[in-house]
Amino acid sequence: MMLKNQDCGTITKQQVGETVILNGWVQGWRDFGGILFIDLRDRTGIVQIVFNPAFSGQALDIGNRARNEFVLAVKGKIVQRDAETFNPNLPTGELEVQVHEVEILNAAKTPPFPIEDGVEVDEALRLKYRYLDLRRPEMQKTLRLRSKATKVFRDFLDDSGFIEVETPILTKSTPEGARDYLVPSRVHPGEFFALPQSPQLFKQLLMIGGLERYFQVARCFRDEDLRADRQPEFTQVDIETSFLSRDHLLEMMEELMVKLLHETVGVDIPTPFQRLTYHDAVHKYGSDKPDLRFGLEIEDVTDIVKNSDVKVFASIAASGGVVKALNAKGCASWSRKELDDLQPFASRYGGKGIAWITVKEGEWRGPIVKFFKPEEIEALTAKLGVEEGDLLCFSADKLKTAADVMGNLRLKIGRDLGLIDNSAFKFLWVVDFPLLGWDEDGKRWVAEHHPFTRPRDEDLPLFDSDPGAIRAQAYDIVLNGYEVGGGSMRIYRREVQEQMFRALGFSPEEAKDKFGFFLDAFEYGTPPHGGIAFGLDRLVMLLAGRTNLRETIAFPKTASATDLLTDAPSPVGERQLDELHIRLSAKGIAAQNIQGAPASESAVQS
RNA sequence: GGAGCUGUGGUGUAGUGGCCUAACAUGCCUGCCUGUCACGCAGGAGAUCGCGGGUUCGAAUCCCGUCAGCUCCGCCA
Repeated sequence: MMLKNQDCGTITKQQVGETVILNGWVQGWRDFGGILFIDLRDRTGIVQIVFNPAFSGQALDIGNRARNEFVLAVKGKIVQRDAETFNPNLPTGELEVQVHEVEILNAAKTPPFPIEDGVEVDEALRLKYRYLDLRRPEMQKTLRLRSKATKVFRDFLDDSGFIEVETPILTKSTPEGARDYLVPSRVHPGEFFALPQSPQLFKQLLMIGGLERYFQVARCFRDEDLRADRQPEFTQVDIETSFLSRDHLLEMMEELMVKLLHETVGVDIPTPFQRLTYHDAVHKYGSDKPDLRFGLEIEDVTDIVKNSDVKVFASIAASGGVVKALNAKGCASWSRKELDDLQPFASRYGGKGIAWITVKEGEWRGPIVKFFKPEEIEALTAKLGVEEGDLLCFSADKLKTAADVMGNLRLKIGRDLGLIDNSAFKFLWVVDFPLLGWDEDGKRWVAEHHPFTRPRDEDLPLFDSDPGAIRAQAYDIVLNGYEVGGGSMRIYRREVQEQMFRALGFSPEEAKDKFGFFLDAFEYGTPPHGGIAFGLDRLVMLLAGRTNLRETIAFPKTASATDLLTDAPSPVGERQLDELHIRLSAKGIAAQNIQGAPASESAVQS
């Protein structure tokens, strides 16, 4: 077997005359009945190899049997092509390899889709044959970028004195937060491990354990529904430090991001990153992860319209809601249909509608215009900077809903008007998140971040009077409108942690049952500590200029959390279930029969 | 849990009630061709139109259900 001493994509003019051995896949072939060209591809690129009776002898007959995706070994001489036969589309286009010997290392069936960039193939097919999809240069490029990004994290953190530690994958199920993936214990009937949603407790225990600076490239699992930017199994670079102030940590992480962008995409970004409070982010951009690659800020016009004759505005304002406005510059020319589509657009985000006004030929037009008093029009003109050709959009609702509606409208208009510079990388910190949020369904306070987040010291008294007003020492790092990381300073005193659990409605017994080991550890000299976790998949997605997480993961899951390549999850046999002390419910059995168990008669026979 | 979009030879598409005995491109197979690189030329094979039911004289096309993929809402401390 001839094994390569040269990569296909890296041959150079300096090597002309050298005899080399190449291994690779057949990208394409052109047979001229006597002379044969094959494009040979490996992970470095493509080079043309030539079979000619003049120098190839019997190799031509073997070469003629090759088809797409056959694996070949060729021994041949690198030669310069005649100038008129250069291929400008190929980096190796001025060279070719004259084949002296060829060996078919393996044949291949005709692939189910073309192995090349830029083809649009059904997503399900790509995922089923992921190993073929991965042969595409674009996929390899993304995985290489991911590898590089991971290395930058490791190098930077290693240089900064961090220690990489692995924490358990089989761990304890905890209440709060996302659904856990559960793993039944064979040895302990009726008991379950959970896969980690994050190494949160372990990284804090490592601080108590005196490591001071820890990190981990950690796989995390959340049994929740997927999105284009959410997979149930994902990787975060998990970081925790002791004895560092928040600002010191954030500065260090900014340096890390600077290095990451420099070394992966060659972009240099300025520091310090912009900081926005949660309050300002929601009010100005309608989101806690605003895309700041463009302006188009949302204005609060509640004060201007609270006494308006527009009844919805007045009544919403009177009941503690807000009226948010967005000036879509130059959108007065929207069609009636586009304006009508604002209604369902608002409904998607829980809004009742979007009131609109167009400014054409100096005149305000729209269903609500007639209710405005002149001084209100004047005030709105000043506040929103209204000019000829503008489209004014209003959402009146609870703050969260109005912010959601306007925030998403801002994004839509930003995209539609081409306001977004797609080559830009715009980071910002969102800080001062509320510690607690009110859960209307459960009628209780829940942690906005997680229950170990440290409140701001000056807000501690509010636990008794106004828990919703407590600000957390938590921060998210946002890139181009995506949350790419988040963290906090942690609670490090037992009494504060217990206060937090009380606020969340845990009885002392519940707290002890779920987090007893953790509370115990608090009593043995816990250092002040805090950290952050970066979503590696999302970062790589943005660095690669992609909009879907699947593109950055070698073997991703579908939107319904299945793996089309391995066909997981799948039913298991009766015996395996017995060992684990598990019996399926009627519903489970019914579903299994529809899906078709692997041990079913039909499967066995085939 | 909910909503929307998509599903037609291997692949990507066209076809939106009879003109469909389903079209086009590409891929695949055979033959010809000694400088192509989106090779060319000639010929050929290949589709019960995701699946099930219904409406109709007649369904790829309309209706209902279902499955799969994608996107979004809920959910994701």
